[in-house]
Amino acid sequence: MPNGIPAEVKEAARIARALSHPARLQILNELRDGGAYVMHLTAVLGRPQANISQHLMVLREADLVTAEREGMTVIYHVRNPHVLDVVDQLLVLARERAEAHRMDDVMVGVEELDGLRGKRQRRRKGKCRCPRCREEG
Amino acid sequence: MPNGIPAEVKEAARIARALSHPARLQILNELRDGGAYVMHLTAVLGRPQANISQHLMVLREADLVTAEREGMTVIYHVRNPHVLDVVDQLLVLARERAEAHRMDDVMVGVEELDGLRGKRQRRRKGKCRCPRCREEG
DNA sequence: AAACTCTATTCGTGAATCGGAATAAGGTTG
DNA sequence: CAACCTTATTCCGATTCACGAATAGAGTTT
Repeated sequence: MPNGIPAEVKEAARIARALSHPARLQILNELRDGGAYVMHLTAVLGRPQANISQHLMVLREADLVTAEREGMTVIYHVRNPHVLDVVDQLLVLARERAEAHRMDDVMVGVEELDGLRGKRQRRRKGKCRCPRCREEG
Repeated sequence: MPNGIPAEVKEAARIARALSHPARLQILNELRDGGAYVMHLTAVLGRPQANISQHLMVLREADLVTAEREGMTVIYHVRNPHVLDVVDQLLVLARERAEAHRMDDVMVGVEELDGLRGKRQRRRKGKCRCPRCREEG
């Protein structure tokens, strides 16, 4: 092997790669307390189910999350809670950069597009029927 | 542009993306006390100068580092020291995963890893003639 | 069994990334 | 000026990524 890159550094880079998409950061955020069901993630993130599943696959292959079946549904957990520390640190960094640059640009107003895109598997935010959200109702 | 993703999450993902390459993690590691000259990075990482410069451009565009000319040379610094905390956390995670999977790969211990920050290790690979290494000769 | 629900995977395409080679650009020295 | 040193950029091919669409499992209900 030509490259003298320590295995740890390679692995750290792979982890960072798995964290390098907003949807995956949001997913990990949702897994904080007690994990989350896939249907919950699709409801909260407002993305198509297939897309959520694809991002979950990335997180699985990076060994950042675990998946267990519970009958018809699947619940995901973070494998090592330390990954949430990294997520937090990234968010801290992001906020500090925003403050430093006084960037008040926003990407809002996209919620309206939810109504326009009546696509197939897309679900609306806030209407989750996953076991956990159900028992809280 | 996807859904109503908070700006800070998008930014956090961009930062993670910038960290998602071993060379860039190594570069940031080398920038720990007092920054580093480009020629030093090329000597330590053992990569072509153009490649180092490309990775530095990625780090610059992510606002993670700053570059100042000093005559003929350029010295880079981390813009916000907190990014080094993220790097450390990523390395911790990587090591914990390695232990969990009982990799028989030869991995450096934490102690040695901390040693990467020392000046003594700077001359491990190739000879560097950057101003700092010169005055320490 | 069929029908249904929830999740995972495959496929195709456009975009982004990586790295080497070559070259350009900024700065110094003779 | 020319020659040189250090760093940045461009071009290009190969690889990987992201997403929608469609389809394929896995499990339940009727």
